[in-house]
Amino acid sequence: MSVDREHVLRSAAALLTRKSTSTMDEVAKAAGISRATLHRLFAGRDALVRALEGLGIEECEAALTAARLGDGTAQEAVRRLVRELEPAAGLLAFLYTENQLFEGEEQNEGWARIDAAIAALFRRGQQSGEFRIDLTPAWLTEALYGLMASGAWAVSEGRVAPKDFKHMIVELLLGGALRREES
Amino acid sequence: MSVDREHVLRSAAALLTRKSTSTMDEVAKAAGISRATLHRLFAGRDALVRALEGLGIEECEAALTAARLGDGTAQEAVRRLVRELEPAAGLLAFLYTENQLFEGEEQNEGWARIDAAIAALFRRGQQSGEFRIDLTPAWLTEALYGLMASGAWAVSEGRVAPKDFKHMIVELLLGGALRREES
DNA sequence: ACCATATGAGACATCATTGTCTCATCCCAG
DNA sequence: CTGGGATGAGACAATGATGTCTCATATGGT
Repeated sequence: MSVDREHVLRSAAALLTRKSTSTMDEVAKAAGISRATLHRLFAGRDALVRALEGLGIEECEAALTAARLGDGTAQEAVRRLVRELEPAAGLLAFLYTENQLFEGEEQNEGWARIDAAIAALFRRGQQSGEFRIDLTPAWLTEALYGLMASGAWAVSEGRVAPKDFKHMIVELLLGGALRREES
Repeated sequence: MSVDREHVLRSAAALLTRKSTSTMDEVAKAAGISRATLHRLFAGRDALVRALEGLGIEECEAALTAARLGDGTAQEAVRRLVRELEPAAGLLAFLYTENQLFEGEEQNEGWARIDAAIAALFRRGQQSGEFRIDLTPAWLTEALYGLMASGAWAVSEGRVAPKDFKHMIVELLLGGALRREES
């Protein structure tokens, strides 16, 4: 009888990824429940967004764990990270832009931890000599988010094939557009 | 006596870049005029956004012209393009996310022209052998927008120094994070 | 079969924003 | 100095979304 809260969260994420201004009514319809039930599950729109933020943080942290950022070369770790992050890309894109709205407000500490872990990975790559040192870890982290969001939108609008998502992001982030010498 | 429409547009762009959900009242205050006058200049919020879109398109096309995309190597052209685009980065970031809201609607043909010109530049770089061919021109174009938006936000939140904006974007887009062999 | 509970449908007040209007005031041109 | 147009301040209704409520219905467990 009880509605699957997880399912509601997932479909809300999917809808809000496509149209970030969807109303509670649209979110409810998309989940196949009534607005009343949606309000019983989440006290309001803010609560829903915060729940989505929690879900996003959970998925990111799961991805960080699964990617074992400390293992192997930093380059390999980045590839694993993007692979693990891919299923959450749409949600991340939504939350990424949503965060731009919070002008001064403190951001969830979960994001700070995630940012720090990813920045640490890039720093490790710099210290090992794999990554260039003229691009700061903070910027590389930001760029990873930005490329994930761009990739998610490009896929959802058919400009990039879903199967190419990971390749496009990882290759651009690591290798850039320039053709490399065959070394 | 007559209010400087251009100035209003600029300050609206600056405000909406930071907080994309600002109300007409906030936009008016930011421009130093009353809401009544703002409504006299722009029939409504839609008209304001469309005017901003027009401004963004103008600035992009001016940047495309100034960057002379056909001259020299494609790499040099990309560098010039980012440099010319930098002053409009905040506005572009706003419009980029704003466009995600228009689900099915036709997008302004101006963007299609701009997209085509940038994609053509990347294609030229591929044909000349400068750029790798496994990243599609459409994706490289999308990634350029995404990195510009990420860069604009990172600067506005103090995570990246304004003077590094161009370098961070161009270097990541062209060269990627990996350290290159000293060739 | 029965009861408890969850759900759906919808009414309702509230709230913020928008768009329109009026009117007083200001400022520049003549 | 004066008249006319532009502006600012604010009132007002309309709109759309939200949050709360009630009640009928459906569903699931006992």
